[in-house]
Amino acid sequence: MAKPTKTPPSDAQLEYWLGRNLRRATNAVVADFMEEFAQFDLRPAQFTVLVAVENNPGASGAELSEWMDVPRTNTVVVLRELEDRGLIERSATDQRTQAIALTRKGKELMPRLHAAHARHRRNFDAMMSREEKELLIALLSRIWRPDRAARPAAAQKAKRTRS
Amino acid sequence: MAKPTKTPPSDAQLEYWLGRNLRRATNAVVADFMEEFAQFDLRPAQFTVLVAVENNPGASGAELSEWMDVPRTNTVVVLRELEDRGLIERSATDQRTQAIALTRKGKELMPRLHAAHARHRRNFDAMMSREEKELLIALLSRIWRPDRAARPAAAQKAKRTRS
DNA sequence: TATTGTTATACTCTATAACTATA
DNA sequence: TATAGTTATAGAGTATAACAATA
Repeated sequence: MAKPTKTPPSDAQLEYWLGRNLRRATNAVVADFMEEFAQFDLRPAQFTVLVAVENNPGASGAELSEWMDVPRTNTVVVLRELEDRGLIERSATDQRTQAIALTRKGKELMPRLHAAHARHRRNFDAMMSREEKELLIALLSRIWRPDRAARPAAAQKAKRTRS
Repeated sequence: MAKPTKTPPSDAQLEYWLGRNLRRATNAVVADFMEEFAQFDLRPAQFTVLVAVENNPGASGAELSEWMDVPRTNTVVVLRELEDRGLIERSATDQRTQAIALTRKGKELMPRLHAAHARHRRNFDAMMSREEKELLIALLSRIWRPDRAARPAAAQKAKRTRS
């Protein structure tokens, strides 16, 4: 059983820590997003909500939250920000539920946002092939959504319920 | 040039957003770390500093920060936390530089921490093969350290200087 | 002049408890 | 009773400016 000669990664080699690489890659992607969206002064979370509203016009805040798979409580803040900026509007469905939709201003802005998002994506296309990027996302999915794991994941604990 | 029939991912499909997958995978890994290290009441950043001190006994705060590739200012806080808990100690090199080392208590704790870290790592071994994990980390490296990109990265902007 | 250590501040996202009002 | 919306708070890391003291 001749082991490969290269030494296995040890705890002393931070460059092989999964969490560290994930954190830094996340920050790099967020930073790039910020650059591309600087002219619009939009954070990733805000853009996500705009896309959710665009794809679910008339939906309630709770429905949007479910669509994004995000706690309601965090959606509230972003919705108010976007409403204050005149990008979305809420109309009463009944006395407690709101129907949320893009305003005219919001609708007019979306194409430019999608273009910025496309640029943002392209900035990472140069770093890896399309196949590599697909595999990357598939592997990331396995991590945070263990149902996606290829093998039976022993690590699947009782934390699958998010609602 | 017959294109593949599957439709390309659109902005409306959040599950293909790189940043979103990165963020969620990061949080999943951090959550798992927290579980394994709950008995020690240690955050990832604290464990990282302990490993840095273990591998650079007598180093200064600035040297540790450079070794970890982290701003000095964030190291300060963690160092004080670890010192308050009696895991590290500082002795004066000169009137402004400190020599940092593990205390006896810290040294005795490290094996248990490495064991917890090993368990933490193993929790993700079940989700992907060793080769897949190596590729994952390689791809993540390309993202946050564009020097690592396989192709000439047009996205390499002037943000490589961290110090 | 440059470096060490420090404080304070601000920023990203995520998550939970607790509350009001309404279906 | 369950749901919609809300507020407040806490937590993970990252990053910058500004300052005092010292090499």
